[in-house]
Amino acid sequence: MEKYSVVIVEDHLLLSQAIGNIVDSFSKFKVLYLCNNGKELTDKFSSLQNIPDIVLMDINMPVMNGIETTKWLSERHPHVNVIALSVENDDATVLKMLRAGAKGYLLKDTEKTVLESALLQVAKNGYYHTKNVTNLLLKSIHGEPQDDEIHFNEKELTFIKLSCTEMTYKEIADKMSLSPKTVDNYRNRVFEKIDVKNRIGLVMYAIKNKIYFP
Amino acid sequence: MEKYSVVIVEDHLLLSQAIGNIVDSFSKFKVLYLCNNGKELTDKFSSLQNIPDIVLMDINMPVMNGIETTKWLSERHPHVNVIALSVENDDATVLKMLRAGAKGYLLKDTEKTVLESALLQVAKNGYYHTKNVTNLLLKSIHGEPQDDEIHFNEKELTFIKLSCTEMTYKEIADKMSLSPKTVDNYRNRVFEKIDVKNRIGLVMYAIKNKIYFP
DNA sequence: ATCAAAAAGGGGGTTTTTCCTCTTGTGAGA
DNA sequence: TCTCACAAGAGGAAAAACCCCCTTTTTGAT
Repeated sequence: MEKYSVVIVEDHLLLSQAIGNIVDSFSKFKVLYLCNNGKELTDKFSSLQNIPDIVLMDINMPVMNGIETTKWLSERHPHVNVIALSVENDDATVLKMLRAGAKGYLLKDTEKTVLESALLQVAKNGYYHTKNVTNLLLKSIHGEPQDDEIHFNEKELTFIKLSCTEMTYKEIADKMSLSPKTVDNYRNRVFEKIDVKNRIGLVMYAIKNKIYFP
Repeated sequence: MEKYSVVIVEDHLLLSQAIGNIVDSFSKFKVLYLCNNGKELTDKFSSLQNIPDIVLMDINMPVMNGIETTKWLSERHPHVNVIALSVENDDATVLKMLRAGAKGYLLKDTEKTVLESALLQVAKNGYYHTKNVTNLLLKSIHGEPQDDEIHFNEKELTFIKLSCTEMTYKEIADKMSLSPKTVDNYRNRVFEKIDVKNRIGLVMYAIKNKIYFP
């Protein structure tokens, strides 16, 4: 009986090793390798031997986070099933992850037996969802106007990140090689997009939405 | 040969199980039980059979965090060795934990072999410190004016928290029933204390030091 | 090639923030 | 009682942030 191969993407080595141990202890699964972040995973995927059946994906990672990585996977390798493994339990994050193509969503606060059954279900049926997630999906389908889907381009993101530092806008303009007036425009545009009154509001938004990491 | 008993205090069940697995795989250690938070640990300790040789302690936990719990342990059970196990790597947190009585400080981003040698050293010598931590200790002892131990009174804390919102200082003054000019003084005093240039710096400080929760 | 939209830059204004220095009131300790 | 420290408050000015509305340049799609 062939075992399903699993890859773990998680930036804390001890945790990925620990979770790897658990996965290896399951009779139907074996760990193929561990990755520190999404970038490492996409690099690995260039070789066909490195393509697993299932990816256990953390969401908060430096370099390339779980949502981006999941998107990349569902475009390039749709047959690889992604299970999100995270501490975040807010609806917005879960929805983002599911839209990105995750086939399951587990909290780090679950029993290992639950992890095993989730892996089994995903391997067999292609999905695993807890009651909570199912309810969330239903809610998000009919009614409940979608408030997310605000999107920023690269420069806006850079601007937002720099706004979270002690730099003045003039310094930010300098760093971005733009005129201060242009940065003024970025500010106005972004403020309006996310509906905040001042830079403090922007900073809070950036942190809550994981654009900037304090 | 008797094994050393280890207790893991960590609020994410899957992680505590996973780390527990690893610890159980070490020849000289066995897991006694797992706790979700500090409160559970102190409850358990009312029975003598439940007192382990070593506690692996997460820092960020609800209910009773790692620092408080470590303080409690070093007062009531000084013979129990605490090893902090955390994602935080800022000097202030490390120092707080060491002052609370931790005998070692591990990042979750370490090899499991490092965990084993840390456990061994703590069991034998009563302490384990990485180069980084040792340097930090040295630095904190002589010279290097301690930037921690900054302390705020209630009003300052209120001011700081309100500064993390979109309110203007005038509005903050209103809410605190103070004159705007007095709030001005608070700002100047706090800015100087924590050595920041503007309100953004204050906000970041408040978040990093867990004064304000985004 | 053309037209529209998006990005970049700017003028000129008000408000808020930041930084100095200074005065007043108050309460604890010598 | 007399300081002395400290919280509260103020004046004034410069810098930064914020806001509207406008022009030019780039870019993208038809």
